[in-house]
Amino acid sequence: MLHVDMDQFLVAVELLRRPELVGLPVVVGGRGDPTERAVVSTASYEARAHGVRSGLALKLAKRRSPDAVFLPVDFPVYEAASAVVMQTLRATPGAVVEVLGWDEAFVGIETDDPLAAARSIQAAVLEATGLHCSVGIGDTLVRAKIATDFGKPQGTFRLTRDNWMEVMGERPTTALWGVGTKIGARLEAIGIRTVADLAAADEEALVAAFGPASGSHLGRLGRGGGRTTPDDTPWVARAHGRETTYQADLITPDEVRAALAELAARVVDDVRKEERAVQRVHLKVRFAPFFTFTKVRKLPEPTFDVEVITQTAYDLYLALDDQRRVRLLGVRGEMVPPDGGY
DNA sequence: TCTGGGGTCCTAGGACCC
DNA sequence: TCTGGGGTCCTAGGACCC
Repeated sequence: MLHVDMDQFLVAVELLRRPELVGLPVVVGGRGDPTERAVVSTASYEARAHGVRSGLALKLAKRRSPDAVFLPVDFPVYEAASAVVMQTLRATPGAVVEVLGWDEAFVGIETDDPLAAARSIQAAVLEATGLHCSVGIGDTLVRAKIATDFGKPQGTFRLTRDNWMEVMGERPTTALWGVGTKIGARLEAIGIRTVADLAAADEEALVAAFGPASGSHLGRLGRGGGRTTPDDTPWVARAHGRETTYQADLITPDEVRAALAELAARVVDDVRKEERAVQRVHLKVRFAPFFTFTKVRKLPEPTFDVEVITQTAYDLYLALDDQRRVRLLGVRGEMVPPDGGY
């Protein structure tokens, strides 16, 4: 099992057409203007040395790396590069490819020499795209995925049952794929701090704390277990959403209603392209200062009328406005197909 | 200190049914 | 008036990932 992950993907693609920027701190994010409200999508290794990371506000990135070159996000170009990468992976004889995102995929392959297979894939991707990648080798998807980070950049690393505990045992649980700060804190509250702690944790205690699916998943994760083969079933979206970050907070009811109508129109437009019948729309409305999607509403079905969606979301906004100090930052409409999720 | 835009999957609790 | 056990489905919300 291999996990292939492109190195500083968005930046690397930009450097192909702007070779004069190689070696400089480069930040890709938003419209490329660090005075605007937007975040870093990808930072070059030189910018990362200044503490610039994905998700950091562009304003703060500028402060940390004043000399960095800021570039706008150019989706079509990255999509095209991604397609060539995935095509190259699929062209590997005997490979089963499970795409995880623009810039990464699992590659299942039968071989006695996984390291050679990894090197061969790196060479093929470089040849086809001019881009470098790192490859994790593992006996499970989770181990391969986590191994990749130790191989960056342009390298390989292998994590198996034999060295998992040695490499991961003393690390915090948040080093695991799928454990973020919230779950990490809840684990710590029940005395589980490290990966080794989690691996040794009582299954029943985990299930009691996190529920049947998550509880047993967490225990397995601590041991590096789980699936051992990728699934190349073509991906079918289960939801669609549209979200926008406004450069200034929307305060007045008129501003909010207009923004909601615009987003609703975009979601409806997207849903109409679905071949499957769609019967539910969830609305999530994001507010500051909570910075979270705070409400979900199921619409009367099957309703894909812009005005109905807009009015429902607007009612939501008015209800939350009662709490005072609510600033609208973004709105997201979500559609869920009848057979999807939950 | 400020906060993308696209997603996925899971859970608690209540309603309802037999 | 008090109270069963098992199951399914729905709603609202949470967490995480790239």
